[in-house]
Amino acid sequence: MKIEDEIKSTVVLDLPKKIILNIMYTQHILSEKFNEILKPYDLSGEQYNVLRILRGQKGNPANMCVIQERMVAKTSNTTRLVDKLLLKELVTRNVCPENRRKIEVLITQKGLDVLADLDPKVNDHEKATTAKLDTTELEQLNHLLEKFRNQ
Amino acid sequence: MKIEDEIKSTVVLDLPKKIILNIMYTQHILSEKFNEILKPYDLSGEQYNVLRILRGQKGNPANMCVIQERMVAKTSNTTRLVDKLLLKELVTRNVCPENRRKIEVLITQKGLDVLADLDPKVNDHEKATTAKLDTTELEQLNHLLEKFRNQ
DNA sequence: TTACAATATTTGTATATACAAATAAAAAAG
DNA sequence: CTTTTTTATTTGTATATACAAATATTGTAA
Repeated sequence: MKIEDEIKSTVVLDLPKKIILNIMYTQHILSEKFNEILKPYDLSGEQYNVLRILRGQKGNPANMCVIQERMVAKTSNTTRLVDKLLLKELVTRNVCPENRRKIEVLITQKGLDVLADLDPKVNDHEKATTAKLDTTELEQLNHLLEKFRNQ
Repeated sequence: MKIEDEIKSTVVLDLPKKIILNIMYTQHILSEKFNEILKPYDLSGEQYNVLRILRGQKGNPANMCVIQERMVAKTSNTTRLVDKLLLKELVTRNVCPENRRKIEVLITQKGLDVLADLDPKVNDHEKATTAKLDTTELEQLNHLLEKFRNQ
């Protein structure tokens, strides 16, 4: 469906407005679908994002600010996200001995197990979501989004 | 910048993952920029969205459910958004006399004035944001996003 | 070495999001 | 005409987002 129909617009939209609405709307649909996958695991999209970053550290602890700069939504409140993961025992957190301002966050085995369980479901979902476009179109979309952002 | 660099990914991302992250990240950047424009007006993006929908009604009142189905983020809580706009006297709300389950929401002159003041700023921002792409590329991006969504 | 600046994180507050449950009115069914 | 179902909205709760202010530690300069 075209974006004008999705939002039942009563006025004509110019191309810049249409593009922006299209990106906003598509993202919203995407995260809604993704949240459905995460729901049985009692994880929010941002909590999942933190877990993925920690797994990517391959055993090295990550500071709060390292997590923050790697997040998709960089204005998220990392402290409170880590708090929630801590309660579920998916991460550990300790004060860094060399610099007591810093916090070392590590994913636990339980956290790794949850991610391993989610991996095939997430991959299937990502493949299904992008199935309407062929490889050329996906690369084109990727390129256009990056060009769009880079100013 | 490429999406892998924006999120400083330590692992290789396949094309579907990259596209999805790219959309999520681009949307996030977009709404951050847009919120900056709205901030002096003490409006959130969603509150602005509601005002735009009400102006599009051209004098006809809109019910809560009409507003909801026209919003970009359809899971927003329309009641509470309208509450905030009511406090700022940007809208009025009255029970519909024909069907007392329904609420008639109307934009006030003050609300229209705020939008009129914002219009040129929003248009300039939208033009500037999309300036990196020419018309053909914008139409391509639009088409790819709609094809991506339609499954 | 005391004062000041920079860095890393936490806390507070307001708003927004997601979703379930509650409420109320209208429409349909018996 | 009462009961049930549907529709429209509101309220409650938990989490997330945005951003400013507070706190604590480290680094630097007079």
